[in-house]
Amino acid sequence: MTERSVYRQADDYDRRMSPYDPSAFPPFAVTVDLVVLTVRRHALCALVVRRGESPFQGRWALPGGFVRGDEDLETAAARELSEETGLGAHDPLSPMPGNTAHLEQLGTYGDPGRDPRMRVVSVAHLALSPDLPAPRAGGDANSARWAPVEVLLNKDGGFAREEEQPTQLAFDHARILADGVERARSKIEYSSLATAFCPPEFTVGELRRVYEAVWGVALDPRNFHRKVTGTPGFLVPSGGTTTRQGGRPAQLFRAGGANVLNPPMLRPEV
Amino acid sequence: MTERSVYRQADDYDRRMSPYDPSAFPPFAVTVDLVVLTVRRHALCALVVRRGESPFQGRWALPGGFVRGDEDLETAAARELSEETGLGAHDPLSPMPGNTAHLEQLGTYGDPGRDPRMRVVSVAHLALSPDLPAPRAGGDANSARWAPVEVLLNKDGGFAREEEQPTQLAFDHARILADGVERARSKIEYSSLATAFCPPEFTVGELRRVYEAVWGVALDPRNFHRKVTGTPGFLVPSGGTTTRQGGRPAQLFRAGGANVLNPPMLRPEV
DNA sequence: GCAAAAGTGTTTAGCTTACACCCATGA
DNA sequence: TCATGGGTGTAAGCTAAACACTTTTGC
Repeated sequence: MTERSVYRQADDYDRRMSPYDPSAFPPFAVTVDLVVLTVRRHALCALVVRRGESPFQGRWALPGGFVRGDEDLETAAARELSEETGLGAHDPLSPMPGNTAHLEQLGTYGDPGRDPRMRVVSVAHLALSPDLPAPRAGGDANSARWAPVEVLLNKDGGFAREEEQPTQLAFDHARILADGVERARSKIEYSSLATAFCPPEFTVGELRRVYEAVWGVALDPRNFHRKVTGTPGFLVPSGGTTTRQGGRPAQLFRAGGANVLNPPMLRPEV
Repeated sequence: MTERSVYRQADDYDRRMSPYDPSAFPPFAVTVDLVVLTVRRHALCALVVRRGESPFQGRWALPGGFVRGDEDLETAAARELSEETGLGAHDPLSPMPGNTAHLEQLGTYGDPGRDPRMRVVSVAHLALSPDLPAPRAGGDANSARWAPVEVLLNKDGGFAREEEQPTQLAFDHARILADGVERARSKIEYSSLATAFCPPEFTVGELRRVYEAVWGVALDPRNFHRKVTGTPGFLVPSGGTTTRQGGRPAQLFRAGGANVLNPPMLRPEV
């Protein structure tokens, strides 16, 4: 049987009519890729790892890996996230403090030829995490880092300032990253997801700087304060206050239970 | 080499460090499943096909099929849509009249065991179409039909009125359908997607009945009219009017170029 | 004329914005 | 006392909800 004939069977396969035949479909490799976003020094940053092998050797890429034969997609994504960052995936039904992150499916990328070695379908996931001290990646500290998305998405594939490393991402990861950033930008409008970028306790000012970094705009601190504290379920005061260097101490808050914001936060016009 | 050892290799595979080894990943079948929605007789309906084979023999299922070895995911979805309905996928960059539909990726479902025969990852797509005369499915007119989503999503798996057919969907298709319906419900709030349910020329009243059917609410016709005609880019008058049986003739409109509505349509509180 | 659906005008309430102003702390 | 960021008050302008009212057709 030629390879072509195998594929013909797959083409004509109809799951309503045909019995199961393991040779009747083309095999795919399935991976999960992660868009892990955080806010560092007032900039939206993504986790990238350096590729040590061809193709795209030396380029930055999104972290990811193969889905195991017996695990579901979200488990695979949570496992990769944990392996790359030490973060545990956050269960939205039981909000818990600690080293957790928001994790959701982003989209699936399966163009033939997106990986020159074989047919790979990648189920991309989006993870949002508070600022972490430093990424760890299998002991090789230099092979993983946070990079501002603005740099990574520079379409001309420019070089980072100090280093001579091209920032153009491997495979179709620039498109995946762009989709993830757009998802995050729109989703913090109508959901409480922005709190996933904050530590368990945070101030209104810290939350505002998250919005400003993700949207790339400046927001009026007075109106922002009134808005977020007035949106039911968004924030609950934790009782404490911060000590600051210059400036009145700020109230500390935790994320309220609400997942959807009503009314939504309004992103200023561009 | 045992199967277990093959899977261990996949577990430990790291795309940054390892060369390509075709035996180093578990093979998956990849399919596309379609949530095709339309509005018929004031109800939101989905296209379902009858399964002729085990598992879930006799049950309704979403249309779908295997992705070919050389086609990308969206092409596979458009091909399945065309095969099941005769609809061509609508290219959002070149809005054209005719027998087209909106098509977008919905999400990917890959739990082990979702198909008892093998490991299948399904990339679900959402299609929105105007009301069609009747579904066609490979000549067997009885094997495909429109069914109200309200009936299909009845969790207790009730029976349709006239027939003795259980309406509980096969596989995890109830969850996929529910996700597709929720996507459609939320997306017509802030995009012009509701026009995808309408023929090329339509009245404000027809568009309002789309919103009412998808959301399952009653809307004030006067405020709705002012709102949609006042939203820039949503509708453009085509010049004609309708003849009605009782009632003032209505202006005809086409979909304007805008994809995102500003201000958005507001879904009434539940 | 009457029913029915299309469209317009008007009022009221709520929300956003812009910005004046006050508060609490460290230096 | 001053700089700095936190937080409140308030008036103008916009939007949406409710609903009275007019328009245009078929019967």
